[in-house]
Amino acid sequence: MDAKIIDVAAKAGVSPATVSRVLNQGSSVTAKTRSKVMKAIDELNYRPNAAAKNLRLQKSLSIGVIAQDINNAYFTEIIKGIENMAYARKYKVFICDAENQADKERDYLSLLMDRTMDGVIMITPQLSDEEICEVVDKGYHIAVIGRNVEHPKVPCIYTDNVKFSRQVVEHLVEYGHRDIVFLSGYPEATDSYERLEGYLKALKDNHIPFRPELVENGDFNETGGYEAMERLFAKKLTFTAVFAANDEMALGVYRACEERGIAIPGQLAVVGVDNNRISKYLTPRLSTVNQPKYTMGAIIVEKLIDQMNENQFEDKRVFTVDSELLVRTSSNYHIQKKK
Amino acid sequence: MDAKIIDVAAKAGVSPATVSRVLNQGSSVTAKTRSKVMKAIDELNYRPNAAAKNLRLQKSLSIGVIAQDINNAYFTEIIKGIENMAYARKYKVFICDAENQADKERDYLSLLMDRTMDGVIMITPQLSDEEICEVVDKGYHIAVIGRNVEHPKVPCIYTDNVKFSRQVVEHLVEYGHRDIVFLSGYPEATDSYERLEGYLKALKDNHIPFRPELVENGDFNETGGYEAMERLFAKKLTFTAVFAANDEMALGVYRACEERGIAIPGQLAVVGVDNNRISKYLTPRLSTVNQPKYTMGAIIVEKLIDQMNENQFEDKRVFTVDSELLVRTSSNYHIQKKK
DNA sequence: GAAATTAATGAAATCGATTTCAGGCTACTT
DNA sequence: AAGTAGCCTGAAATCGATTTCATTAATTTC
Repeated sequence: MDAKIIDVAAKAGVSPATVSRVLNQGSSVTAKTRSKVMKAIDELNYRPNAAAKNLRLQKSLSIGVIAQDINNAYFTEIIKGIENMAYARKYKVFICDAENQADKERDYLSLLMDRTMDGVIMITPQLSDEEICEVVDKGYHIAVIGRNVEHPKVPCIYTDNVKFSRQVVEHLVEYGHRDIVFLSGYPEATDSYERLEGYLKALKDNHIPFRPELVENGDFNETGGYEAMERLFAKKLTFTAVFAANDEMALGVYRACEERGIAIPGQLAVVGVDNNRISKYLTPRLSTVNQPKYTMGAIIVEKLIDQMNENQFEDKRVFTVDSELLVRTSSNYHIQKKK
Repeated sequence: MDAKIIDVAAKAGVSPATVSRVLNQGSSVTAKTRSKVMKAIDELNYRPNAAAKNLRLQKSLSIGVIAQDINNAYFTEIIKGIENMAYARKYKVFICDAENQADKERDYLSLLMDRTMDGVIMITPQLSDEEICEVVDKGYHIAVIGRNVEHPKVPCIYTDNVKFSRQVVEHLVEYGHRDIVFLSGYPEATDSYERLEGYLKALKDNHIPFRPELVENGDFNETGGYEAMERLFAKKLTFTAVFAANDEMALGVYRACEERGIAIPGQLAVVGVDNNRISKYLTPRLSTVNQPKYTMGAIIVEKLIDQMNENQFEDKRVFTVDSELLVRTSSNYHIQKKK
């Protein structure tokens, strides 16, 4: 159906090699020839077949992004950073929605192996370090956002989970809270246990005894947050604050509180993580931890592209970015004066 | 780096043709041969090169989705429907974020022309019918969500904008409103003018004179909604309700009202469109029009795939789906008793 | 057991680009 | 004017799969 390079060549009265030269590096072609070829290309509406090109060049100039859930604005913000930077560097981006399923994640990762894409960026992957390293060891390019996969060839960018979690808890303590729920995501996720770690450290720093029953697992989604709160309420535990491991789960906390007529922040303070755009539309506005999502995406895609091209690995592999605690209305209420 | 089919063949002591047969239709291969080949494939960790396969097969089993803004949950919900159905049908999905720019849209569309993808789904495209038809006439497969592009080869799915807009306005009128702002998106967008049309018709039906100054243009984003409201307030116009052409702009309306201390729905009723997931987290909950987004995505991708495979065009090309007005708190307030 | 039919396999062509290598032409030097 | 350097161009190989066609092996039938 489409015109092929040989058709263009025939029409312009030259060889396919010449057409290719016109289209590519542009070297060594007479002005006359070039314009003849351009004319033919134009008339036939010719576009080089991507498959043929990829096959010959052994690369596709495309990058896959594996996100956990594209309905979560945390991921889409990062993706925008990736997309725009990739676009500027002439790379195409494949966005894959793993829908929080490890199997789907693995499936999409295999697009790497058939060379559909030259490299992959995994955002807060569920797969283990071992599994990821194994793929990288086979010679494929992977970069990771949201955690550090210890492998000399894996560029990573993330924020210090432990650090900001401590800040969150410090903030709550400062406002008089001592019975603070930690709402985890999937317990195996790095984000979950590192944030838990920060929570525990902050409790210790403040000489607050750890109450294991105040830690509940969610799924990083609204539903999981809601259900976790239901379990906590059912147990009739006492607590005055909830630190949710992400904003999506905080949404569930809001819903659970609303149904039970619990006032935020009056009766319960809530803090999330991600500064998901949804968080500032909530009433009360949700306190959260901001991460430079767009920038993280843009930085890591650059590193990945550099690595793929030079095929030599940079000195700097790991990037940490600062996060910022945004104290908004949902936690801006002293339950007792601090002396 | 990777093993090739010829390596597998050598290892298994057969020809590449046989390896290919084992991997594909599976016909005409002895059990012995098959297992030898499978063993070799396994040991070499062989995966067929996608570029070579695509080139030979003249298809890539992949579909592009061009969305206007992946930060808007309207699009991501639809994409989930597309993705899941495509996955079930063994198709890969390329999500492209046009970021509301026609140029980017065009750019991504050209991935069709180089055969990177077999077909494209455009969600509420900005490009004109002519421009889209031109591409289709060249033999490429395009399906459209959110409007009807009149071309015998373009499957389309959408809701009746005029109809639900009338419903929205009827609802507002019933609650006593007569001075209703219509907050349009880009004025050229089909969604904008069809919704405007419904608004006008409903006014007429109810013998309410049309006040052109109550129509303002936004950009389908929060910012555009906010700025439009600022312009309206600056003009000191009187109105008691706002019908925003989508929920994202309604977010802007909320912000503008909050800054000016205007109570929703007490002083101003607000209704949006899309039933964006964000709408039910707002306070007050935003009245809106629901569309079966996931389903729309799933249906249209099926039609597109069918069309691409059979290369014959179905009798049914245009699908309309029902929408539903969700009256929530933001408009649930009678400003005068209706007799 | 021989002939006829069917099943399994391999050799080679093919998809559509790029690129190496070699040859032809131009232009410059002497 | 002849020789040489350098620039353009084309022929052919290549990327890695699939598939047609031909051939060989296996099976069936009489």
